[in-house]
Amino acid sequence: MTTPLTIHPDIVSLLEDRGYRSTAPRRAIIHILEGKQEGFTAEEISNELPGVGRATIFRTIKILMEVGVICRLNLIDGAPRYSLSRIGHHHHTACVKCGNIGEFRAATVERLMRGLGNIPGTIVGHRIEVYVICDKCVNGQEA
Amino acid sequence: MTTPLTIHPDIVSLLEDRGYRSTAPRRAIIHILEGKQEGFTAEEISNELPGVGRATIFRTIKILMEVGVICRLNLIDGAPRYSLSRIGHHHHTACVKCGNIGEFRAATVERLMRGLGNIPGTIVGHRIEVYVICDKCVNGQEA
DNA sequence: GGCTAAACTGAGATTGAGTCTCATTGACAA
DNA sequence: TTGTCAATGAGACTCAATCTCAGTTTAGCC
Repeated sequence: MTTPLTIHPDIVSLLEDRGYRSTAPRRAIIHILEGKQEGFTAEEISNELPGVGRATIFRTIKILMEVGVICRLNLIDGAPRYSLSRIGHHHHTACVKCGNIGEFRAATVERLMRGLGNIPGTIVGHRIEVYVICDKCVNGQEA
Repeated sequence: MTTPLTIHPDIVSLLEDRGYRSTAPRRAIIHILEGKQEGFTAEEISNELPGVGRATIFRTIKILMEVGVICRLNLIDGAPRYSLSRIGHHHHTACVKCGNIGEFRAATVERLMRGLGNIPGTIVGHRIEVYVICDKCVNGQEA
């Protein structure tokens, strides 16, 4: 009765460290997420796991966001998507053509944030989304 | 039958330039928006204009976004808000305590964006949201 | 001022993301 | 093995936003 899924043990132990149980639906969701190279919606996960309830999908996504495994972002049109955080604190690029999500990390961004003197109040966080036309779309278009 | 509203004629003529008509509901919405110092929700506008249908509010907001008069942003919890763009291209601060929205413009941000070399594809836009605890909340808390 | 086409409107149904409730299930420590 | 309680699934619900459509209003023309 061992799980047949090849999930990253780190994520599961991350959950267990926080007191969350390792359950079959959660392992299934994590397994799906790990196969995603780009951003995904809760609906997509739900379609790929018809045996798992929608509430469970949203609950698990919420927990994974809390733990820092995934993060939520909004495309330029406001459509909500999620993406795996592979590299710690980072920011996102979103292709305005195909919706493909990328991530990048730039030390200069963090320096900049600390140096923004004309902001009233105490900075507690920031979010940067860069809208791009990804290489794939540029090439497809130019061809 | 002239409008009793003290709306900024620029916004109306901006709409007319794009081929949109100047109608009473639109003028009423613009009038309300002009009185808003901070971010607002579509619901708020709807409450202040009970005679105007929700669909009209959303349609007008959409048009005003298209024209560049207002812009949409998301708080840290994903709650959608809108704010008047008074200063052309700019970015937003959002107080995580009271939800108050501010705007700022930083030339360094634009320079930074152009200099982000590690982003694959062609950059077509960006959005920066800075989460703060605003002066009012800092003071209220410390008191 | 009257006419007309086209844009615009309000009401309400619909959609889509996300939450809540509650009876049932299942993980895990003892 | 058992008891406890977190987690689950189903489905109702909420909330922001969109869509539809018949009726209204606007602006341009005469």
